Amino acid sequence: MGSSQARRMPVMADVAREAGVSHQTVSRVLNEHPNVRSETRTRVLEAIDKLGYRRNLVARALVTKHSRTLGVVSFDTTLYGPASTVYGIEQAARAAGYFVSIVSLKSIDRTGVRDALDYLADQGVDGIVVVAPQRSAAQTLADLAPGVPIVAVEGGEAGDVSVVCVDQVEGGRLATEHLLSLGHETVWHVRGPSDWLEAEGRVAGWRAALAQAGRAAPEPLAGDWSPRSGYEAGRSLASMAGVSAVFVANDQMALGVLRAFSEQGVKVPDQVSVVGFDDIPESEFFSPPLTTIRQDFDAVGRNSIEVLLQQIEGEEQRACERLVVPPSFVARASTARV
Amino acid sequence: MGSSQARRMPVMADVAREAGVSHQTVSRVLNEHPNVRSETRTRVLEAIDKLGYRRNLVARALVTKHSRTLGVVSFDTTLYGPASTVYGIEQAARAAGYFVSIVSLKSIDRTGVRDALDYLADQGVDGIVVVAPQRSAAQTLADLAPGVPIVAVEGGEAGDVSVVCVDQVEGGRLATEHLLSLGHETVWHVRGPSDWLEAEGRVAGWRAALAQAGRAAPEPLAGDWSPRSGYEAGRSLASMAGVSAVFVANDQMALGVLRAFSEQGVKVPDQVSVVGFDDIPESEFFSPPLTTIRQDFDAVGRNSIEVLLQQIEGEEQRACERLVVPPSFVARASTARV
DNA sequence: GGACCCATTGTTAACGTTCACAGTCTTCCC
DNA sequence: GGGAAGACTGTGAACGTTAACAATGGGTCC
Repeated sequence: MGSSQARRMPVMADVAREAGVSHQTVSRVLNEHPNVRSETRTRVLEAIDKLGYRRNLVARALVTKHSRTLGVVSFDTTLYGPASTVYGIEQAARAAGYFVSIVSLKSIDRTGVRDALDYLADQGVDGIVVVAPQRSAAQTLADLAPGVPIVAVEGGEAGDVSVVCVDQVEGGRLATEHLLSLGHETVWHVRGPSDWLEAEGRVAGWRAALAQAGRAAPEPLAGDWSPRSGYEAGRSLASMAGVSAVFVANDQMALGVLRAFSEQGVKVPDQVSVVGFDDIPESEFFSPPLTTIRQDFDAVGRNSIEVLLQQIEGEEQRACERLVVPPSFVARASTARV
Repeated sequence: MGSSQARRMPVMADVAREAGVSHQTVSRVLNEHPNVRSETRTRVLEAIDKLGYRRNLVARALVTKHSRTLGVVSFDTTLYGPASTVYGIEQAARAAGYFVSIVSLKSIDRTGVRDALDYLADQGVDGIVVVAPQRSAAQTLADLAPGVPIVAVEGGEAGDVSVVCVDQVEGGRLATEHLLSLGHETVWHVRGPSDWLEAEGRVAGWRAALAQAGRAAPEPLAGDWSPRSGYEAGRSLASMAGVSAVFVANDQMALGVLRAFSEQGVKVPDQVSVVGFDDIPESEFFSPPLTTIRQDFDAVGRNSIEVLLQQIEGEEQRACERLVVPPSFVARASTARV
């Protein structure tokens, strides 16, 4: 009778009975406790195998207070940058034996970040990575010390939380110096949205490089990372006199700029040189292939997990690290000597 | 003394004591049980507020057997398609009050998918969405009925699992018919990797449209979704005589094709018309702007969650649905009358 | 040969919630 | 006024694991 009924999942006690030991011994085998006779161990292992037992991680989390789950809060994971970073985070976390729970925000405002953090904290995550490159998000984070360890990616000034980021200033500098070294009088800039720290950093690097070379910095054109905004900036630039070099704050906008120039009959790189930022997979096949600054998103992801795990598993109180990943210059065909 | 010690998180019993009720009453308030006197309810709510109590979801999951967490298995979330789908899934899941745990596979092989599924099942997810457009993954899924409800996205033939997908065949047909309607004698095709069901579907649609028009189908060129592979296919096509229309299986490869044509002096759309697939945000700003087939990834994500939740929460045994999202044609400037 | 240590195992009690059931106190009806 | 049907609340036992401690047995050391 009742054989048709789905047999319920075996629990530790079932394994114990099958192997003729106590449930605690089963637990010890599972947790690789040293003091278990090897013969006992194999007997337990066989019982586990026979019954198809799988340990209930929820029950385990209840008593250990560790869920082995990490939370990730990110902004629009459709964009290449965030997507790649989250991907790197996920890979690194899984390699370390952690699950990853994701909250992807449509827009980043104070309450949005706060809710996401609460939401994840409720779930009992052991730590949180916040991929929140906007100033508002970064500030929220500073106030908001939840019970769990936090690492910010691109999170601005290291306040109360550890930060892992790419050196945006250096990237902006690299791009600008490259253009200056080709003999351009000055370099125009299509910047990202003012709320974004990354945008700020690139502007700062651009300004610094110009200042160092004793050149005046033209007014930067505002964009929002989208190809369309780049396109519009490109139309403006095409209509202006004396523009021979442009540093665009990301590759997508650079694509828009290239498109606008092409429409207006402005030849790249013959008349104007263009440098992008990110090195998305498409950049190499733009017309012309885009010279750009590469961000190692994978390294960012890996490092953020490393810092976070150190905070979670390490015993000593951490010193709120700030880990900076260097960008690199990628030469292609969109820039030329003046 | 001991005030410096971090006060431990309050639990239900603490709230109960504070409010002068039993822990069960607190539980009832939290779970919105109807039979609680409203005065009692406010007293409990005040106690919760005062103590800053937050319900322990792990303990709750242990007894209810529901974690309110959904698992997502995906292949390379760096690609636009998977990234957008996962984004849609995450949004829909959160709206429904579920957490999302992600496993992003580097490569999809049988063991990879199996491990991911086990991994998620161990964690106690209530259901799993598998974004696995490869044939091998889809087949693995069929064998592998774990204890939890599963929905496959782009999962091929609806076998034992429900499937949500975009009508790839229809997409291929739309692209091809558009080109034929412009007066092109035949349409060449740069296809995706043969292991991918999406690639197969697009090939099938392309073939069907050609057959219906009574045209011979040239041998398709093989690509791997990357711009580079499109570039190589483009070089081949540029060197061939009689190529006037090309349907490329995704926008990234189409970019490579456009690049190759541009290098070889082949004018698009004057000499050759090109149609892509996906409608990534960049496509509108390619040179020339790319005519393409749009996939509504957001709808796919939403639908997959809907189907999954129906399986989880609905009482009646589901009939292994197959939900097809139609693609749409987006006209731009990369195609022209012959 | 007795004390003691260590390896191995078992027993009992948490962890913080919900479920099942048993109360108590109204209210309402005949 | 007796009873029954609700509304509301409390008590005890799960859920499946790990932690703490106790117990057993064999060996070693002097």
